[in-house]
Amino acid sequence: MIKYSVVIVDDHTLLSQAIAAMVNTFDKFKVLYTCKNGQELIDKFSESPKFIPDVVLMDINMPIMNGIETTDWISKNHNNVNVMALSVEDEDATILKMLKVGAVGYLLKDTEKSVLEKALIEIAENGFYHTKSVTSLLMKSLSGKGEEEVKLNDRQKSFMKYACSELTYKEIADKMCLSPKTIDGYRDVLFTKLNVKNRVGLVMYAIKNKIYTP
Amino acid sequence: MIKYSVVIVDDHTLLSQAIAAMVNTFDKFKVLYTCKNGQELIDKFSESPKFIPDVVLMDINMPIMNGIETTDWISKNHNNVNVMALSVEDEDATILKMLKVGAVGYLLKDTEKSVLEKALIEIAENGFYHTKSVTSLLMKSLSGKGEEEVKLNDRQKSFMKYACSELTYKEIADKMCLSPKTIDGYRDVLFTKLNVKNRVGLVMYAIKNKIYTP
DNA sequence: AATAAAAAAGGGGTTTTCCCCCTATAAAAA
DNA sequence: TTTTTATAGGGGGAAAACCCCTTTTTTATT
Repeated sequence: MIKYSVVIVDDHTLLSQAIAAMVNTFDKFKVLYTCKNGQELIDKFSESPKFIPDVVLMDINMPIMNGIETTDWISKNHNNVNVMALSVEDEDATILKMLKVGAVGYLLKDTEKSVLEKALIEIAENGFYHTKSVTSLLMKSLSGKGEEEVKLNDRQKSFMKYACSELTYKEIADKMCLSPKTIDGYRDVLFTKLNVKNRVGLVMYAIKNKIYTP
Repeated sequence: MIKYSVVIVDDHTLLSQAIAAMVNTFDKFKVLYTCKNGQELIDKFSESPKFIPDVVLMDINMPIMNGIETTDWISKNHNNVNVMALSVEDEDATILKMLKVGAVGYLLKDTEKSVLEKALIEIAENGFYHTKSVTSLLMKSLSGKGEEEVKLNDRQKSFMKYACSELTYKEIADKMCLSPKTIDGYRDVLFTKLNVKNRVGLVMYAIKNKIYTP
């Protein structure tokens, strides 16, 4: 019997190795190799076609190149490879982002071994696997308002990072080589765009959306 | 050959099962069972002596009962059980807290499989395992200033949580049924105690020290 | 080249935040 | 029992933060 090949991408070596050990116990699957981040995976893919698996198990939070960016790359360059997200994050926005760039499944890290196996089989044979909760989330996002995708430019992100420090706006203006009045503008634009009322709101948004990591 | 028994505590089922699969591949070790949180472990320990292992692999971030509290309990009630922390957290303060309550080892989740095996052997046979970095951290904390252990009472913690919201201090006062002036006092005390300059500083402290989770 | 659209900056005012220093009361320690 | 010490509260003021609305400059768009 030919086994489906799997690649695991997770910045925590021990975890990717442990999950690899687990996947290798599944009859129909075999782990090709593991990666510590998205860049490593892309390098492998580009090195040789024999490094291109049937399924990728992808963590989302990674340094250098995260799961969303990496999945996006895979969808665009190796559309026959199925990516399943495997993450601790259960935030709707993150899950949707991942599905939007082409992930064909989303599992939380606190599921059972048997569920992982079932999901892998479904994906290898049918091309997708979605839990009930993910399906209903998809429904909601399709029917309901398309989620006000907020896009921030580099200057705004940079300002957000400073806003997470103890600097005053005047000091932030200095750091960014702008007038304090311009910073006033940045802030007010972001207040309305992100729907927050004050600087603490900015800080929380920045953290929740990984613009700033404490 | 008699194998050492191991118990794994991690709220992410898939990870604890995966690590269990890995530990079971080690010659000298055998996984007794896995737990989803500290409370589950304590229940097991209390149920029967046959559920008490030689080594516990303990995650730190868990709901209900975290790794630090649980390790503390084990040290006080089953001193012959060796606890090794296995976490993604590399903050000095967290590591020291864990060692202080009796952990005999601290591994990051991005170590190699072989290192985990070596650590387990060391702990089972010598009673402890410390990486160079943890050892040097211990040295620093012993020689250097004893770490200004900041203790916050319940009211202060509750105030900190509100400070992480978009409420004004006046609104926080309302919520806590105190005068705005008292809240002023709370804030100023915490500013000096936590060595921060403004509300953003409070927010960052609260998040870093898990008083508030975004 | 003309026009639209961002981005940068200012004027000016209200509210909050921050930071002094001071009082009353209750609980804990001497 | 006096003396700390912790907790709740107050007055007042300077500095930020917040929130309008307007102007200049730069960058795209037609």
